[in-house]
Amino acid sequence: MEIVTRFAPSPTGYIHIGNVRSAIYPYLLARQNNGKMILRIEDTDRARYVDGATELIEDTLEWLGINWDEGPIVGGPHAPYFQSERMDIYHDWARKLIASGRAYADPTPPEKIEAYRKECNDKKIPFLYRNFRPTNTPEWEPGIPLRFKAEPKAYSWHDEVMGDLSAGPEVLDDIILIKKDGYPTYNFAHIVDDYEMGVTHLMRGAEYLSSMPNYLAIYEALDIKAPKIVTLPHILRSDGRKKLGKRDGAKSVTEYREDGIVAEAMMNYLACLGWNDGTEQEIYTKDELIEKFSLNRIQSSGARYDETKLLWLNGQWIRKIFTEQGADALYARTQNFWPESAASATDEYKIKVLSIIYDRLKNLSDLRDMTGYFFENPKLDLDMLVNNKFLKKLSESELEDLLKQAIMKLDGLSSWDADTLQTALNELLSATGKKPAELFSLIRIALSFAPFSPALNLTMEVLGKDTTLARLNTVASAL
RNA sequence: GGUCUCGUCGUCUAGUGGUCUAGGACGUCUGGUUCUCAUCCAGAAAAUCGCGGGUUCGACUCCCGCCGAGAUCACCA
Repeated sequence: MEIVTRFAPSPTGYIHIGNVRSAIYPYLLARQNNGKMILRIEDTDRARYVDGATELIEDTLEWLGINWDEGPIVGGPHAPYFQSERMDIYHDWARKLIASGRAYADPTPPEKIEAYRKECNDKKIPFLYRNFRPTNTPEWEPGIPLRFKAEPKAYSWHDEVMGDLSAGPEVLDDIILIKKDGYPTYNFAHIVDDYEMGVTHLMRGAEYLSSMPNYLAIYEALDIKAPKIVTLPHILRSDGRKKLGKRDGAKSVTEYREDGIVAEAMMNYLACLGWNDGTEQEIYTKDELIEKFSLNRIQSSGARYDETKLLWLNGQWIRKIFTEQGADALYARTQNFWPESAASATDEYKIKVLSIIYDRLKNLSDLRDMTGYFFENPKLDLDMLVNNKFLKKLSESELEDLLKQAIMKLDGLSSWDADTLQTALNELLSATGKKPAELFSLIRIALSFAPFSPALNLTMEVLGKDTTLARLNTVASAL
């Protein structure tokens, strides 16, 4: 049987770290089995609808490399894929339930329901609407909410991640199927759609676990088979055991893109938060994830979200992209991350800079702070030079003298490549009798006035002869 | 409060009765690579497997109880 999975977000804003995994896992499962992945937009709550949210969701998925076989943009045999355009379908299914006596129109005003609820809370007994079920119910028509008529009984079911689960009859209740405004609730709509669209694996977050018996009751009343249930454990806040949500400052996935996280690292990190293949592998390409993913190795407990590991993974991926796909490939991803001073620099020059600095990057936006001196003369900071731990033993005149010797040596060079420069630097070392720590620190700081920089010979090669000598001269005369 | 779920190093995890004196990774610390930072390499510290009972020759692994944490109880999804 073909495997069909779906990701069904509601367009109320961006996709955040806490819920993007319910897009990744269905995607991996579908691709692994040559199945189908459906994107369905659950826009039945008109009050929370956010303009542009659908585009944001599509954009996020595309960035991560998650494509869908049916859904917005691409269409498909079960269109439309926006729930707001499927009203007739829900109403048809609702009428079946009315006909079989499993749903009723409920004219009870909200204030009265609230009073029931309060009454129960005061008595400290669980509030179940079925205990207050109205005796005379009108014919259902738009404008009146439609409720499910629950039959209390115990349910047990199998969950691909959590194992065998069960719950008693006390959770079964008359939940709303169709709202007053005619739109279905999630509780009803997702069941109808998953069935109509042939979804075989329903993967969703653990917050739906306690509603399962009610869903099972609806499947039963509708006389349709429930898909396989795959409950994804929560991603937890880094500072506690609570579910990570927008209110806790869960960042949007695209925010990480803007911060310089590469999509491969994001995918890798999220896929491995709560899943592993049992080996000691840490770095996975998307294709490897597709190949190795398995439902029974998804963790049943929640996992803390820890940005440190994401950052490590990102560094690994930046290096992997550079060494496996080349400098151009990595450069293509760095467009928005260069300092302003780099605006007029050529691509060729920036690729050179990237090539000597990429292995220091934890994320792409580090370029902004780490490469300034390649594009403009650094601000003279003699304190930094004089107080350096290797240089403070030397007097200013000694420093000046050393710089002058270096200038003379470098000026006489007929070629300007890394090897030649290293040789010259080594000769300078024996000529002056200084330690590398002293001589190299002096030149490095004089050239960059940065807390760190790539290897000295590489830095000088990229900077070029003129700039190198000019900067050394500036410092020598300032001392 | 009712219902349900979860519980191995700080964090992500391996572990399906003996090979566990509990393995790996991140992070932390130390050392190495002609300066710095990073990479890379080597090494260290770090879990009495939530607690208490049982079953067993033997339990992180099975059973029971407890404790702790979380989720959920909307005309939101």
